[in-house]
Amino acid sequence: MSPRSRADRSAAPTPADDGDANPAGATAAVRTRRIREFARDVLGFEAFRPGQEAAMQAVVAGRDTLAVLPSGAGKTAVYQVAGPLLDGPVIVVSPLIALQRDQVERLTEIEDRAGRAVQLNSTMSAGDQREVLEALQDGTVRFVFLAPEQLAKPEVVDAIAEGKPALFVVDEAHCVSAWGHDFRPDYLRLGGVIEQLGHPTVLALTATAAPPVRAEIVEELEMRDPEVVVAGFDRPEIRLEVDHHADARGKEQGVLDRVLAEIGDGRGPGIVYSATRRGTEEIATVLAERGIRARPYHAGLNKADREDTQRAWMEDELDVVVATTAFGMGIDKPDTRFVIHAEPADSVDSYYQEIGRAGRDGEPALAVLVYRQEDLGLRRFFAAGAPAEEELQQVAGLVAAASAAGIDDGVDVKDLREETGRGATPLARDLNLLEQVAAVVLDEDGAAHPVDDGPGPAEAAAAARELAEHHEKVDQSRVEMMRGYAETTECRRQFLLGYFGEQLDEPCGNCDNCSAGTAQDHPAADDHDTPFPVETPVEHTEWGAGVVMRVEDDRITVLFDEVGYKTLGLAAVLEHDLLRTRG
DNA sequence: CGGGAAGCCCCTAGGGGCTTCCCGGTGCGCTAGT
Repeated sequence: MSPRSRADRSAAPTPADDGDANPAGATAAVRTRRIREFARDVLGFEAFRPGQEAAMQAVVAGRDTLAVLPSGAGKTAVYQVAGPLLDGPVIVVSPLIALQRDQVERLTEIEDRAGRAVQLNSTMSAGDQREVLEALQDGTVRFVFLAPEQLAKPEVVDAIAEGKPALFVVDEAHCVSAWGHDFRPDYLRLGGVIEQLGHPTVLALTATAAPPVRAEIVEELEMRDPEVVVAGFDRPEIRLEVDHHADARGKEQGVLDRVLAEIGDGRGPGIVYSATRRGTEEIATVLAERGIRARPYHAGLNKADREDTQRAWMEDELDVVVATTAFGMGIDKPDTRFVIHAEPADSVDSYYQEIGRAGRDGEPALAVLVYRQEDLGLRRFFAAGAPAEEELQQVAGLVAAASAAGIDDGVDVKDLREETGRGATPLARDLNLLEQVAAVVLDEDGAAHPVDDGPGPAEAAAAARELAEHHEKVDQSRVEMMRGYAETTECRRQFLLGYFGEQLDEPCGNCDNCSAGTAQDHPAADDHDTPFPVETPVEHTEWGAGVVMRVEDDRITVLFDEVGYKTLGLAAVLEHDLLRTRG
């Protein structure tokens, strides 16, 4: 430990003190030199990975930046390098407390050069939390890691504003889109927080984001003229396969056979993803009976068990973790050799995120989807979350009634639970929808008030329902794209990369469809031959504006603003003149 | 949407087959009670 006392740990050492005090005003050449020096001297970088330096350049120049970079060390380096080169503290919004802890530990190792890093969350004592806020205000801290929920507290936002942050980082930024609408609504309020802070430079980081997710991140965070850096999407070392099964038993056996084959041949460790907690327990039990070192992992297990499983996984004590989606974010085990899905993910976005945890060391890895069409049912159920109009009207009515009765404190979720008998999560979602249609406003304590001159309960409920239906349509269309991946006979990698807006000219040669020869039966549609090439903005007679995402021999897939992904037969489109090119 | 458990009837006594009902994922922060 350093003998220095906290008081002398003055503010974050600022390499920029060597002359040009304003990094954003420095020339590009000066910025490049500083970035390279810092990356080499402090982080020991010999070279940058694709996209890293471009993202650092943009941030240091003061541009809002969305960086879609592969997982691992790549993303965090962007703010580790750019942050200390800026004149002010760096706020990092991170979805999990465990993730915040890891990143603070990493930064603490280079504290002398990067500045002091702290976290702020509810596991800390009130005194420690207060100390962090004071440190922010007096400028003795360089990095603060917190969850978006912390930013719902005005005293936290005020303290941060007083510290004059130079950079506002949203790590795992796809959470804005994936979680903001229902599960963790504070993700949707970050745009407002950024404005309250005077709009410091915004850096959004994620490993996986299809074009519509990117657009949503930019919009929700209210990013201004953002630099979008996308790099390293293809993971050619991961072999892609899908096993088809007609009945549930056969599928269960198929999962076991796959795991036993991989582990038996020494190709481990690996992750098995299941859609339900029960599924993870059952598969782990059967695997353990076969002598595999397997453990389940899901959010219903107690904290100590989860932490121990994660530790055992990292320390090579396990062959397999059988997990729900709870497992993965922030868990970086580069020698993970396979990811096997016992059920399809809720979207191609999630699927790619999950299989991307294999083969990060660059060695060959395997991603198998063990697929039954019926298993999409659960995903459709989760996607079908739009609340009924009557439910929304009831909630809006209760908020309005409390205000009319002169209750100035507003109505909080607890009151609503008592009155409606519904759960906290759906109620939070209802309030969030009503807030988005400007019917309800939430105060600093999370209590709801009607908006002055806002719509009445009936009108608000109708508008909120419409908004929810829009999300639902888009989510359902994402499930359909997952089905498309499972059922395609084309090159799977071409499908995946196309989904993320990147074209792979030739079949990859490392997926089951390439091996079976079916991928070669679909010659890539030549752009010159098709009336609607990829990325063409189009207008549909019924579904409105969209963009062509994917072109096959006889059909095209379009992403529509209002209804999400739709696959259209080209013959019908041409015959009935359904699509027109926009602009 | 689909699966599994519970409950029902059936015809004739213990198990098969049907319907009905319920449940399913992700984490923050906070509070109450050990």
